[in-house]
Amino acid sequence: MNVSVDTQNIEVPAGASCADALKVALSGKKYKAAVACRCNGALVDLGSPVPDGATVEGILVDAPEALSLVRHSTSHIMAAAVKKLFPTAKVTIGPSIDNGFYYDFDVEKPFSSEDFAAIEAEMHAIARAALPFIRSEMSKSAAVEHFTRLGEKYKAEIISEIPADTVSLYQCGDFTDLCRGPHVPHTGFLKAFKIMSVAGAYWRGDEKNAMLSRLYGTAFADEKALKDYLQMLEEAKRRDHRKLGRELDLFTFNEDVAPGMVFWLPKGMLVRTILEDFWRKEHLKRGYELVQGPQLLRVETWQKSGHYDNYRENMYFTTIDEDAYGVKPMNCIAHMLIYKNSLKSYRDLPQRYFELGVVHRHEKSGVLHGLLRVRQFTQDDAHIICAPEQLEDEIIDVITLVRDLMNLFGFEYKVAVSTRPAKSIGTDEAWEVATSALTKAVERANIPYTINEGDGAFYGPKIDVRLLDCIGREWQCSTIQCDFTLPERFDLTYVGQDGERHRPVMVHRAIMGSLERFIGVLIEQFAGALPLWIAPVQARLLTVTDAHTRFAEKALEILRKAGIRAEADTRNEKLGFKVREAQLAKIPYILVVGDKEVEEGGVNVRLRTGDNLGMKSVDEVAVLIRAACDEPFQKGGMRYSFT
RNA sequence: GCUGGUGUAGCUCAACGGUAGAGCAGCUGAUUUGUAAUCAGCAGGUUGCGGGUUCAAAUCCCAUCACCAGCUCCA
Repeated sequence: MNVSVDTQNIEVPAGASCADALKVALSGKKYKAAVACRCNGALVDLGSPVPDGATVEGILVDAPEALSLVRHSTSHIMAAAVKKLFPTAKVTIGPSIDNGFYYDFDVEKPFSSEDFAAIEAEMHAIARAALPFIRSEMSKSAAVEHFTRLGEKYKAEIISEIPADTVSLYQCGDFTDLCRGPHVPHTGFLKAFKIMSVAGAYWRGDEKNAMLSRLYGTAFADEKALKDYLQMLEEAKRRDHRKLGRELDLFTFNEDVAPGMVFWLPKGMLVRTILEDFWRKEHLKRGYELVQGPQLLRVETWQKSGHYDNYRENMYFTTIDEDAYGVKPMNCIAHMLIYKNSLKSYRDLPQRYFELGVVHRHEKSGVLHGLLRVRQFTQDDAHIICAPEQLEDEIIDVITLVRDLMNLFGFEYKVAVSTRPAKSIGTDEAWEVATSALTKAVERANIPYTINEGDGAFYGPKIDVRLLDCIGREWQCSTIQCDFTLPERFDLTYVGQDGERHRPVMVHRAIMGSLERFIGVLIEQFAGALPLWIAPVQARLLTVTDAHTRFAEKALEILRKAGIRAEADTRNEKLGFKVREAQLAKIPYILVVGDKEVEEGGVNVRLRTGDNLGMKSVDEVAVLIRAACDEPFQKGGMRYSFT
């Protein structure tokens, strides 16, 4: 929570600071919790003078915008600590970033993780001393001279390139750094921080420049928030889909044979197949048609579409009978050619073509990441070719489908509309029509959204959906893009009511995005305990001794006949061992068969949560599992159903 | 692609110039077992690939491929 003061309403002595204004207006306790303030909207130090009649908003230490200030100030004390321990280190820059901060140093020997403890200890000493951050100003030339004299050539270089006449400096103990500020009032506010990692970085990101050593750290308002964050990182490691994919026998990679491409193991392929089946049927129920285009298209086609010019480095090429072919990096060209296969009337629109399209993109070596970033993946891709006046309604349907999918898995999500970028093609009018159709559609669907100025594709505006997993990470999945360029390039037309040829609009859309990535996110979201309806094995029968094998085999047959993916563990092992293995395999229903069960003709039902439902007949269990599969569909808004 | 780190048995890791080793998984046998690990034995390797230094290289150096963390990118 922040507090706001209008200084017109209170007595503030001449030459007072923003802190004074807040002090007058607030109880002392609250005032002490402020780390900085907004004076007439501008973020400044508490110590800065308050102009007459200004509105001052105190930013309290627990406010979200305080976090980047805390981190920025922490990066300063890290620099101070480094200078103390490594006096020859030259300082450069140290901004706050998403999950913390970093600071780049020019040192003879790069830092190693063994240095962290000493640097942190020094930082804690600085924090305990509660040293004030003192702002001062200096003329540009004096500042250049000052830092040059200190041997801080990077600082001098930065300053000499600043357009203003004067620059601001912040002093904290013995350490003075060029900085725009603002900072927290004193280092006592910096209580919870940790150096996370070290990495190399070129000065100004340019490989021709000197190699610097970058220390990454993170900081929070208090110890608890830091601890929560570190715990979240641990949890993320535990849920890593690459680890779980191996442990649960879902998929593998073979780096020697095909880096960045997935080998689906039987269980993983089963999960994929279940998702694909559901998704095709759902699309058919929503008025899409299934199509499929070829994997290779002649290079001339890619030149015509513009992909060859823009994305050649990321495409794969081959030669067949002396003709050059490109492996498809997207599916839209084939879909347009399918549209063009026959003359279309306005009565045929919209055409909605759906394909689980396998595409190849030669992603750079350093960006590959398990299932989340691969070189061959499957898009749940569709192209809607419609009349301009149908655009808004079509987009609403797509957004509804996004919403229903998110609800099905219990994901939260964020929607952003991206507008025209600097490098783009098409008329202003076309951009305006499409952008307004997108924003109107999200508004009509009553979905909150933000605007990403200039972040659209070069051929049209788009809606991006990022889903939030249960530990707060964001994953780009759905994308909805308007395109009026490709219909032009490929001369798509339809005959209107007036008998004239008209130009349709095309919407590219993918809801899961890539099946590979979506499954990767699902694995992490559920920590491997996939929802019952996509779990590769839904139930496993465990026998206590081999006297129960016959009964288990009969029960297995009943379950399989009821459409349940079941298996039986009749190995000569102790029950505890079998239970452990079934638990680790995250099998939803663990069905134990022993003397008592055989006698009464039932199974003992244990869930992967550890709960025990007691004894039930095999038929009862079958009904129970089928109903539980259908449950998310009952409340999720999907049209697909298990019943 | 850039920076840093890492490649040893199917998996997780040890050995860090001097004979490559453990646990789990696998196989064989014993055990007939009641809700998260029964015991014993056996087998498993040109230490990512290619060069070099050395009497001797998993270990040091160079190059290359890949992976991991981050950066940049993601039509």
